[in-house]
Formats: sequence, structure tokens, C-alpha cells
Amino acid sequence: MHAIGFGQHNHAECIRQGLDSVDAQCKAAGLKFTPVRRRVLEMLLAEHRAHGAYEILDNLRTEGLGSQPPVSYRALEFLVKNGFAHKIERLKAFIACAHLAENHAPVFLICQACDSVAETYTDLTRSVLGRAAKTAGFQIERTAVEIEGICTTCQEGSAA
Amino acid sequence: MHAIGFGQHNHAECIRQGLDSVDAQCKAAGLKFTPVRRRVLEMLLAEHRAHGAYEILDNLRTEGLGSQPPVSYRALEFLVKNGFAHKIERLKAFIACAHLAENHAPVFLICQACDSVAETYTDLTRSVLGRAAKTAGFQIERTAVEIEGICTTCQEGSAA
DNA sequence: AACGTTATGTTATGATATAACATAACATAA
DNA sequence: TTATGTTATGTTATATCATAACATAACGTT
Repeated sequence: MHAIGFGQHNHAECIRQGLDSVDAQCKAAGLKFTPVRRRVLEMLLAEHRAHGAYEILDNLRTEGLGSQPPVSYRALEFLVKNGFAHKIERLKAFIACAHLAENHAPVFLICQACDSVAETYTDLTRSVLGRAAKTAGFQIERTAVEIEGICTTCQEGSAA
Repeated sequence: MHAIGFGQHNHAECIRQGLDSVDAQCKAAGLKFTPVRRRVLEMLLAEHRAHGAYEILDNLRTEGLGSQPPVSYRALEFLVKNGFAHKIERLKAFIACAHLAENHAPVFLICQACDSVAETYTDLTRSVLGRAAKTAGFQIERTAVEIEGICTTCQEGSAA
């Protein structure tokens, strides 16, 4: 079993809300939330951990929704491009966005013990990062902030 | 041509100093700075951009220092593990550390136009990131902070 | 019905990374 | 000096991640 996020919550509700929110956002923006895209997001929402593109593909294949790599990569690309999911570079894997509808610079806390990934965020303009970039005259387009370590739950687990 | 870092400097000197510094650190720590490892670091130091493992390998092959992937991956692993180089996850590529000898949490500014990579750093304990992690009770083991955008030089270049 | 656009299906291949095992180089102690 | 442990290198093979390129289908508009 994986810890779900860092802390408990009503998970079925969490998935439903996520899908509903993206449904609404797509409708508003004129984006097509097709069956494959919807199903992929649902898979990502099902657990707070990063999912590999081929893992997603295996599931899609089982369900008859696609069998070749481009299918999952395209769906994931759509989700990432529109801010509904993020790619964790360090893990070469994808995760549902935990702060849908908020414009944010995501920060991921990746637990090396249980593989769960928590998403928090930072306001770039006020953070150390933002100031560092500003000082260097650098115009930020996108950020990847990924912190690896041990989550609270796993620290407790290993304490004697 | 690539911009070298963001800002000019005496590059030959920069390479020499880097090699000397690592030489000294290895000696002090009882690490073996072998010919392959030294040459790989030299390649990384030659330009302030990220180098792919296979690009490094091609060079090694030309020079008779190795011909199979594990050769470059091992050398790069040694350099990264000991803090002499970093991996830029976003680019799946490696770069020489620009702050040798300082214990730091590196922050990379990656220019999408000219591919140059500048390294700055943050003091984790005092940054927004560090505080966010602490709040979540998360024990940090390593960080990857990668910011993509347009560097000063390229902004000037495209300005009318 | 014709057309443009976007999404999907499919083949093939490119690019990145590592497991596993064999050999060599080096230091240290018997 | 030989034996032994340790670390580095050589090599084969394969795993894993990702995308180019082209064909077809679905959908909305005129």
C-alpha cells in the first residue's frame, strides 16, 4: 500500500472533484476532454504518486482505449500542457495536479521510501528562486522544483 | 556559438581551476580521479551547457577512452555523486558544478534559446522550499531546482 | 458535400539508462 | 611475493522512455 498524499482524505471525492473541475475548465476553454484524456487523468488522480507513461498505457490497453505509446504520451501531453497534470522529471513520470485552477509554480516532495508525491507550491515572484532569476535578468517560462527525501509517515515508521 | 554562462570570463582558466580543484578534493577525500573521469569533467567544463551521456561517450570513443554507455554513465555518476557535476533532469544531461567546494542546493537557469545553463544556489534552510518542507515534516535528501526561460543575452538579441 | 482542424491509430525507430558478468588495476597484509 | 579485498574498467545485452512520421477518423463550419 502507498500512503495517499501526506495525510488522509476522502479519496473517491477527491477523484470526482478533480474530474469535474477539469471538465469545467475544458468546457470553459474550448478544450476537448476526450475519453482517453479523461481516463488517463482518472488514473493519475487514483493515487498520489507518479505514474509512468507505459504504466498508463498498459491500463489503457487493458481497457481497449489504446495500445501504442503515442496514445498515452499524447493524453499526458494534453494534461500537462493545460496544467491538469505535471511531469516529475526526476521520476520520468506523471502526476495529477493537486492545485487545479490555481496558477502556480509547483513544488514536489517525493518520498524515496514510499514513492508518494506531495505537491505544494510557491509564489515565484516572492520566492528566493524568483529573486535569483530576476537578479540574473532571467525571464522565467517554466519551473521544475523537485525535492526528494523521506516523508513524515516513513520517518515515523523507521523510528525505533 | 553558445553564450558561455551568462557573462564573459577567462575560460581556459576556468577549466584549469575546475580540474585543479577537483584534483585536490579527490586527493583529500581519497577518491580516484582517473583519466576517464578527469576527461569527462574537462568536457563538461569546456562549455557552460548540459552534455548528454552519449555525447560524452562519442568523444571518449574518439579518444580511445571507452566505447560503451556504461563508461560515460559511470564517470558521470562518480562526478555527480561527489558533487563535481550535476544532472539537469529536464534535459537528461550533465553539467560541471559551478560552485565546487561549497555545499549547496543548486538552482539551474536553463535558456531555451541558446541552451546555456547558469548555476546559482540557495540556502535550503532559509528558503521558501526549505520552510515548506519543514512544515510538511519532510526530511530533504536532495533537490532539483530547474528554471527554464530566456537569458539576458537572448532577450537583448530578440529585442527590436 | 467540401473543407479545415483536431484527435486517434499504427509502424517504426530514436534516445536514454542499467543489469550482469568478466577482467584488470591497485592497495594492503600475510 | 603471493594472497586477498576493493575499486575501476571492459563488454554484451537489454530495459526503459520518448517521438517522428504518416494514415485515418471524428467533428464543426461553410
